[in-house]
Amino acid sequence: MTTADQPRKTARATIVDVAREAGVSVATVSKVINGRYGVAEATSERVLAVIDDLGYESSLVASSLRRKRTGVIGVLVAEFEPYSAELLKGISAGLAGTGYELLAHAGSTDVHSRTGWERRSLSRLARTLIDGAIVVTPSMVITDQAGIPVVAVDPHTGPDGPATVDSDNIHGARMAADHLLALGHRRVAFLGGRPDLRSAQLREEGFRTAFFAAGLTPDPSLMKVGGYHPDLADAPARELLSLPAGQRPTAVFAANDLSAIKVLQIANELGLRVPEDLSVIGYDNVPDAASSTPPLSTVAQPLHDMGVTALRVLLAMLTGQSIERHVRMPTELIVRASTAPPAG
Amino acid sequence: MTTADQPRKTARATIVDVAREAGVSVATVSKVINGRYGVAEATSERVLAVIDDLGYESSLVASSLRRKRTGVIGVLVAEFEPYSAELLKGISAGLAGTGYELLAHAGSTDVHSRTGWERRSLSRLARTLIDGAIVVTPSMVITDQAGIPVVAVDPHTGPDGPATVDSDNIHGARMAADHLLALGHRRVAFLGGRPDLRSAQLREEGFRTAFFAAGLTPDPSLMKVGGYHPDLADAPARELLSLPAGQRPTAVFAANDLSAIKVLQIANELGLRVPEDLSVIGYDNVPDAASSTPPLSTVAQPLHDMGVTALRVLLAMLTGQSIERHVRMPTELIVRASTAPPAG
DNA sequence: TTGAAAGCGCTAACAA
DNA sequence: TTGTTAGCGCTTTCAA
Repeated sequence: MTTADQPRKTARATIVDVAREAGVSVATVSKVINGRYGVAEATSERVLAVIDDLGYESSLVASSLRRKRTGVIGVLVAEFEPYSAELLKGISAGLAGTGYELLAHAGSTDVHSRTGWERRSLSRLARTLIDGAIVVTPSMVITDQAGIPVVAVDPHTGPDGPATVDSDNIHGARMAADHLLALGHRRVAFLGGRPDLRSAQLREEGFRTAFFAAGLTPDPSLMKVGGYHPDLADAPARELLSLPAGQRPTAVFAANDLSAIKVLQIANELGLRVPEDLSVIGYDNVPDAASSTPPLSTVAQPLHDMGVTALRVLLAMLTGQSIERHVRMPTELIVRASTAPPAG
Repeated sequence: MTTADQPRKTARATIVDVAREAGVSVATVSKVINGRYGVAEATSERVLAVIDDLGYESSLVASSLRRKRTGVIGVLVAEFEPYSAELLKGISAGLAGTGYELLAHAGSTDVHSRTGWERRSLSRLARTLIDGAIVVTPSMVITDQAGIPVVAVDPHTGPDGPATVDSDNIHGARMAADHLLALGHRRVAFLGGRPDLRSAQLREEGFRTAFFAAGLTPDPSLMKVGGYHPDLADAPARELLSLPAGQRPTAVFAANDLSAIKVLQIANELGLRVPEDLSVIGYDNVPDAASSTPPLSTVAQPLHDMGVTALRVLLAMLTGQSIERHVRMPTELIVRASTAPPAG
């Protein structure tokens, strides 16, 4: 119990430690680790014993830096919210048995400067840490500059640029709006997403299309920007719901579930009953949508499958197989308890 | 449109490219990037211009390898399933504004060899890529060998070893069992978790305690291992529900929501109605629990808060502040539609 | 069968 | 103010 021992707590063993302990060169240790031929049985066993003894594992960073191939797939997200978490589950599931490891990177910690994070993340990780990347909801056009295969999910770009996986935003939004219209709503508010994202633009377009098709025109004063984020949606939602009874919308279509749930909260605060006084419909069908009060009607994107698909496309690119580079997945209207015909 | 251009697509710019282009040394570029003093204004501007022009970003790997500090927090999980995804959201939320980046690593892609992945991940990432780690549901005792601060969530260890964040498993399980008992169930099955995990052991203990407190003894033939995983829970659940009517349990307590949801599916397959013919209660309260059919009664762990807390503890360790190293969070019984009094 | 040496992209003394 | 040099932990020729 003396304190004279080496303070070895800081000492993560390196390949040098193993080499010294086994009485061989680091090159030999490296060969043993990577199963290269040309190492004597006896030497190999001795090295392996030392490795086991020291609990040595090679540094992912050091070997990735040296090798061309790293064996890891990167998933780049701005932050981990329900949407990206669902995708991640799909990607993770699809990765089983491929031999690749998964590293998910949250780039933008600031709520602002939510733009350009993907280019930065990509540059910082590409080649030296990841062999390929799935970028979730990029906020700008991704160019191929990183030099690794990239699949963008719900991308900003059109059919050019990187490989993409998305869902049919226009049709999905149209279904949501049609649902509200069919229930008899006419004073319908639209709480939009991030104007810089393609998906947000398309959802707004789908919303408008539904109105035009019904011979109606959306009320411009009821079109707000919610930025896909609860914090950003708070003010515009509050504004909308605080309108005097005759002007207040009878229904709100929020461009994603997170802001729809925020609308639910604010309605509750203001004493508005959902769906009696106000119908609310969201978009995405993240798990949280089912557990809100009341359960949220929404448009489902097959998030899990989109993750699986994105991975499949990426792996194909990595192995040089040809594959459809742009996959569009279907959306589905999910009617739960937050939508009903308007009162009166 | 000639193909004679440089095939520069593979060419992620490095610091050498920047240096060459700007006509300075690599060291100078490094100084500019890191805002070190001792660079002439004019030089700095020129370098910055080149950096901008080339779209250069320093490699996280290379700089991490060289520096002692990496500026990234690692979250180590076996795979991304709902449980770890929820924690991740909390951690991600807590990270905002701290200046740290987040890298989540999925270590074990195999369904088997689910043990020891955390030691491996930790060794491979510690020091060279991450400054500190949050390990989710480690399957073995974590030692400090990695040389970086570690917080374990739902750990295998007791109060010794690394810092920990967990919830009150015994009490939570007891609440679930008491709920079933109070409804009048007597033939109650327990679909356990992974026997090697502490949380699974404690939940079983809580289950037994509830029975003993009621003067009852759980039927040993109704105690099965579900491994916390849908795939592993399938067979034992099927076995349980296929018992002849008089022996079949009237209620199942599954040690986590994922296996409880599997029970729901199998009950449905076998034509058993929930909750009329069979009550089912889970554990965790992952978002999926609310959207199952029927919505699942369960025991809630404050997953999001546990993530926030784990991060808070880790950050305190990183900055050398003293802090409670073992945080136990409360659990809560959530009664939804999957539990009811037994028929007859 | 083994090891010396170079180098992946970067940072940090230290010199010039 | 700038550049030279060493080296982080590892892999990979290439000689011995």
